[in-house]
Amino acid sequence: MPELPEVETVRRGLAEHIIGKKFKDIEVRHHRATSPKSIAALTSLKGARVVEVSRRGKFLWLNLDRPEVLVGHLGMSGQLLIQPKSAADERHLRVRIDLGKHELRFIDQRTFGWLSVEESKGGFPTCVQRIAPDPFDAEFNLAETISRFAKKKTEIKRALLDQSVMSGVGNIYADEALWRSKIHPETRTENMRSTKIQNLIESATEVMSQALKVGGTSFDDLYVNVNGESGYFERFLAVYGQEGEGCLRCGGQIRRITFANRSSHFCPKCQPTPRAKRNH
DNA sequence: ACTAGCACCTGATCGC
DNA sequence: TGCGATCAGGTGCTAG
Repeated sequence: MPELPEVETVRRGLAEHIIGKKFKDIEVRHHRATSPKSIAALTSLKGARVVEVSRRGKFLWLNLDRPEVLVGHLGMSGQLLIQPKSAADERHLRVRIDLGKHELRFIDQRTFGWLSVEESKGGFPTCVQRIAPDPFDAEFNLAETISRFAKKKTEIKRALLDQSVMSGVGNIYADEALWRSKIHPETRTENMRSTKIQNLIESATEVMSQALKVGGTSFDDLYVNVNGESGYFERFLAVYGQEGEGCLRCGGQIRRITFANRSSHFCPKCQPTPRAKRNH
């Protein structure tokens, strides 16, 4: 559920609250919250101190005063909350880390999220090595990113969701970026000029940047920042979840289609169905 | 090497 | 009221 703006909102909140704090105790309350192997690895971080909170795409990690890093992914429904010790346990509380006066809690209804302990090479944890830079990354290179999109042989929406091409974009911001660039989600990447790909990358960057300014998108309390507060970007969504509504640009009726096992929302009038590629 | 499809979960909502 | 189908912000494995 959380995409780059939501994960970055969480990262900033964590950085504010836990840098310099020590893990006094670690309790794993659900077997799926870590891989079976890393339950022991996770509890072995007792005594570690947090040095820095980092992110690439939707992956978050805590650098510690030891070589290993604590990596986290929120999946579809994960939350990381800073709570007073006295706060009642949340229904889907999966991991509790005692920081002294407060606790860092990992809460996750659908259990697609996880925490794990990993080695770090070149500044990135093992599982993040295959994740491409996101548009806000110091290592982000526009030309290389365009080139990776151009090499794909698939629909553009699938490529936008492929975290090894460019990271950070999920289903909401993919639909919003495609709408802003007037591109139909099923357009074949083979049929897109690099200027159009660049335009799409810029739209994705712009929409995620605007969402970040208001703390991300929350439809319900399944996504909140570390203080439990919701983001406000839902008010600004042009197509996501707007099936049947009028397009803000042309008044056309927003449609929802299903492909790649997910919903795609778009305006059929300003994002027309792509013409099949001609064979000569 | 690459892509498509589905599995992994819990819970809310909608139509019958 | 109940029950099945469908939907939900993501990733990872595997068959082809």
